[in-house]
Amino acid sequence: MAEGRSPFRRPPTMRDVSRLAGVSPMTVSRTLADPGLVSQETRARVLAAVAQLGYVPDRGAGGLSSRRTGFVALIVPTLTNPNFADTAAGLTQAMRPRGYQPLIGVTGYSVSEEEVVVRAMLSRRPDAIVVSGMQHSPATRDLLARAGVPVVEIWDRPKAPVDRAVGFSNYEVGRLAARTLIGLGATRIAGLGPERTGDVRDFRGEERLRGLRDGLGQAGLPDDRILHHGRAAGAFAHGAEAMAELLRRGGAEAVFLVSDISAFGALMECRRRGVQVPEDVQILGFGDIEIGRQCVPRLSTIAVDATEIGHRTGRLLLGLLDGEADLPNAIDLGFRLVLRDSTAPR
Amino acid sequence: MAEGRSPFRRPPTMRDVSRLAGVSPMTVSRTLADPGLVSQETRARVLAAVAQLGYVPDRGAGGLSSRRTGFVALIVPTLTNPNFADTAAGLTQAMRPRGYQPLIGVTGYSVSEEEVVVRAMLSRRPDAIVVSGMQHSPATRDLLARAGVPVVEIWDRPKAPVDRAVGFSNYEVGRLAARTLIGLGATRIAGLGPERTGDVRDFRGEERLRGLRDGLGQAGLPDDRILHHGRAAGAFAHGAEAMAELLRRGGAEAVFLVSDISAFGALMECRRRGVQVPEDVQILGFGDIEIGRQCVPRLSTIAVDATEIGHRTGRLLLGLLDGEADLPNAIDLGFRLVLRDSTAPR
DNA sequence: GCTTGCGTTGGTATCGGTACCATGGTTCCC
DNA sequence: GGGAACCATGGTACCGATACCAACGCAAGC
Repeated sequence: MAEGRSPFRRPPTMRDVSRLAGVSPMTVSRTLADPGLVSQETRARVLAAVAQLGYVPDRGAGGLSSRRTGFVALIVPTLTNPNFADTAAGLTQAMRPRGYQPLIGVTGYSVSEEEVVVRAMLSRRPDAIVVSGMQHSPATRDLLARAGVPVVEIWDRPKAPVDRAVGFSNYEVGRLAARTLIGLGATRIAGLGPERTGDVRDFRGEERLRGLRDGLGQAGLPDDRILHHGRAAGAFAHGAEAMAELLRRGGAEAVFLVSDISAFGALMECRRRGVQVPEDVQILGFGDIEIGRQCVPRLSTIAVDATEIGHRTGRLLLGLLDGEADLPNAIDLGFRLVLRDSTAPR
Repeated sequence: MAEGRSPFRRPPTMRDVSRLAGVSPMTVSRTLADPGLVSQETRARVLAAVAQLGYVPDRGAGGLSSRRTGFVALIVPTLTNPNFADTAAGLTQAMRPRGYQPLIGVTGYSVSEEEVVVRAMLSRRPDAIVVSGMQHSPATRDLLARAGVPVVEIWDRPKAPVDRAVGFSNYEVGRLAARTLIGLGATRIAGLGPERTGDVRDFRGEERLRGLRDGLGQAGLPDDRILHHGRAAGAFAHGAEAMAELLRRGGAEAVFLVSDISAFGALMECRRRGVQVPEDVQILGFGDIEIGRQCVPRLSTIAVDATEIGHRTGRLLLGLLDGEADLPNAIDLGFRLVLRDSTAPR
């Protein structure tokens, strides 16, 4: 009764700890931040008081004072795509041991939503910002540039980065796809990506298809089978729908899909219709997600190491935040062709 | 030059806005928090100043003062499993429009890591905590109970919840799996889950297998084909490895796997070995992830609505945070059997 | 005309930490 | 033996917002 609304007592503060340990709050702060600064004996007393009270420091208050929040904003189109989930995991793995907490924002591939999310992130004063892609609204670009903290654009290779970049060229991925499928003997080559519905666009996927188109053009092949069809990227159903549409239009000897997720959907659609892969149609995906390695036939793909993008971004940021000099402005992690069972020379 | 380390100027504060608009900081605060409290004319001037300066409020400072941070901690085993990614999306969708920011922590199915993550979350003073499962270390349970904010345990149905719960009974999922496979005419029934390596355990998966075992026992069937084999849950390879092991041991007529991810891996392993599904072996999964709907044959599964778990949790929390009374302590969302093509009566 | 009350605005204290500077006590060394 | 150098600790002023209360002007009410 006396305690009132029972579970809602307030957590102990540093002041409480300091009183119990018989020292000043500053000494508690030092004990926790840099134990080497206090004497062995004092440290023991403080830590005992911390344990007894179950004290957990308030990093919000600490951040206000020190101007370092320990947040790293990570803005991705979706977490449902394992590529981005892996990048998030890689970044977390690299930065959490050093006390940084990722703050994840999801845009759903929408440019306007990205702006909203960036604003929400900025209100938390992150120590660094990681954002997918290089295509932003002017307002978003401005927000990022003025944020006053390191900004890393990932999963792309911007010509004019806001600040830093870690990724690869999506356009060159598309060109490699063209060369690869041509090299495998195909001449009727298709490219499948999602529809653009207003503000919702997969810019990087479009860039890969642009590379494919140019690659085909340079080889003197027609690019009339490049389709933007079906719902937004990141859903298996997209690939199935797009492949169905392609077959309706006469099919192709080889198909490049903007993501392995779609490629898997396409593969299954072929199976449902009795279209043999790779005999009747070859399928090449992008991203190298685990499903592609497990499914039958295994998916040929242009692989990027999503986890490594997270790692490298994390290490770059740690260097930047430690004030190291001579850190690269852009890291190109490249990509590599992995031919498995959904393609075969003919 | 004069500007110094150029991009690192400090963002404008409410004080800057107030000076530009010719009002007090309090009026700026009110304009942003509850515009109805200021006159039309003042509001216009303040908003103009906000826009001109590109002011973004510091919610860390605001939280310190108001004791409401706007954070909701969400602690999950992994984001790579689409089930949890969907729950995260559902929770975000429900709470972000009201200004709450999810703070995602990933435990990797480790009990000790969960404690570390909970502590990290608590240091951000979230307004609410959402945590997967009901099995925690005593220290974690204590931290949660003393946090002084609403706690929701999800994806389970705890007998003694820390506070609230939104989920379903994993044990009953297992029993339904047993009844289902028996009803389809199988007598040699297997259950496959991951190994427990020390501190890393999938408690909910184990619970589903326990339900299966009891279900088999009650029907007088042997439970000697319940295997814990292969790497941790959440990887497709797990299902493939476990299925390979099962086949090595003589196989089964029907198999229940603790997750659709594993079930898909198992399905592909069968394909590689020329084992026909469902003719030679029936496969039943759990979770109803999209791959299972797209693959061939389509996966039979016991479905739960992961997104809805996030939604309902979000709505419950909004009610709790608004101080509504008469909110349920536990919400059981249940599950349902979805028979597709990987099972068939024999 | 003076009180009452509302709508609008401002002042001050405070949230829980950390930066920065000051202090007292030792040790070291020429 | 006296001062520099250092170690361990404390005091004070913030960080950037909001809660709370006071005060102002003006209209309504008696």
